[in-house]
Amino acid sequence: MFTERFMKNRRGILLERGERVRLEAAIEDVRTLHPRMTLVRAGEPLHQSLFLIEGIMSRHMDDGNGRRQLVAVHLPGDFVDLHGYPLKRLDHDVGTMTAATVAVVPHSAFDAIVADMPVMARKLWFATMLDAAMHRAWLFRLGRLDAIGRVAHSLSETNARLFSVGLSNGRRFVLGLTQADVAEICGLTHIHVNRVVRTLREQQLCLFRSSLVEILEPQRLAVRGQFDPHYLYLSDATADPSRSERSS
Amino acid sequence: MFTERFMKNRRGILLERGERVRLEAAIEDVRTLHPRMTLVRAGEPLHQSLFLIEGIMSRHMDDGNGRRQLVAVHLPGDFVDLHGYPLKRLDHDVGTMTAATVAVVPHSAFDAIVADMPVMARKLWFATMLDAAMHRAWLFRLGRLDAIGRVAHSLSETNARLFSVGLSNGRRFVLGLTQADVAEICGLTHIHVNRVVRTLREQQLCLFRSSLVEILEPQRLAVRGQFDPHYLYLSDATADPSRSERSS
DNA sequence: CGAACGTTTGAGATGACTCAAGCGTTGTGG
DNA sequence: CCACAACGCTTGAGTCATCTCAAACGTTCG
Repeated sequence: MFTERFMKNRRGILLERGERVRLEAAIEDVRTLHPRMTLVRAGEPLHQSLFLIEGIMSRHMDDGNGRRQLVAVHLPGDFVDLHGYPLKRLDHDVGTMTAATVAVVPHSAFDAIVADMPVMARKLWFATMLDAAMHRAWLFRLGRLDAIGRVAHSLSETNARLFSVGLSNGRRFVLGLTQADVAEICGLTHIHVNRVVRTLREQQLCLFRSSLVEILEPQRLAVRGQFDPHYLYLSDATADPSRSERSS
Repeated sequence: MFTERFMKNRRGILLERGERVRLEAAIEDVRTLHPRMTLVRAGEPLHQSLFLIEGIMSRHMDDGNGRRQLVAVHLPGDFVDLHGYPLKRLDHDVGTMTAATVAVVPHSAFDAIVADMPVMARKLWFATMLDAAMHRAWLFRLGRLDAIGRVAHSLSETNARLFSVGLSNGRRFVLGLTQADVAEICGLTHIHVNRVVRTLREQQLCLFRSSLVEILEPQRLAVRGQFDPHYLYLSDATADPSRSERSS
């Protein structure tokens, strides 16, 4: 089941059986994608949305000088550009960061769902509002945290999100991102990210080597990044990764 | 008509007559509010949303040390916390910046609308996605612009938004905000905002004195702030304030 | 008149940036 | 199988933007 991870462990918004069947039926195509591809460009009219099954994708905005700011990172179980359904055209680009597998859902399928399943429609709306809540957490991160705090916040968030879909054991996870990617997430240069990563290592907070992230002290890391997972609207069972240790 | 400015001049999303009547009928109460009040705190369960008729409101997040980052500024015609309807509890605070008048709409009214007016439901969804688009523009602003660029971007955005609801003539508008408010919007200190304002004045781009903002060269200011109004999804008539000069 | 608030200025500290270069892996073609 | 290119990571030195702390100024309002 492709959408198994969709809205998994989100507070009170589990999809009903019939809703999930409907969503699966709406999938038009499943595609595998190469890393670092741009899939949708800002301004293009959109007639479908992508559900991320595997891999990491991003939404980002370019400035004129080839520098990018990521506005969202998407992990397995995310509807990457569901907001493109009401919006019809995007204000930013969408692309892969790692290799990825996506399910393609045509907007016409959403038209049908909205028309005859108002409860499910509200759940889809909820899913897009969750993305907006993450945008806000990122605004806080960029506006009020220093470099170490930003990276700490970002890693804490990623850990919590991966934990909720079963891809982190609460302390350790595979993240196929480079330090330059983290720089584009945190509004920093990759050189400075490197120094931050060293500091986090020296302070025994967190290790980040090539693609493995190991959070040594989730609680202290969260405090350093002023990370409070409320905005992820997780179910109680997954709200605090640091308390459990899953065999992942 | 209280909601006259709602979705005004947004590309293709004008409310139908019947939809507007329904929205007006959903208003439970109209309240006037003092400046600088907190109305909703993060985490509180929510049973109503506020539509802003007059004044300026904000959504913001506190760090532990009494510093705030605004995540949104709301102007007349905005549904301030419509996203609270699907979300049920907010991840941030909502408050007034200036004195304000708001219409209170209970969530039960939205339940009814979503159930029997799917087209209108999608327009409300669209309205919340517009807020998310603004979040993204703000992320770009904080992540990739320097202090002058951030203020330039912010003022350009405010001008465009006020223009679309008839509260700016394209170059001049009343903005009851202090430089400290702008600092909380732009992730800067109020002292540095003051220096930025001086620079903008010296470069003949823009004047900001007490509550009057006068943009001398909208085009140059937009370039300085890398402001591209696409994300506001304005109708063509209002997309470029710098071209017209209304008698406001 | 005095208090409160917002604005303005200065001096010094500092966090993050730029530029430049070297290092370590990995993958590939001669 | 080695050489080399490509890529990501690491380090250093110097610069600059923004911050902090401190204080003064102007207006408004009670």
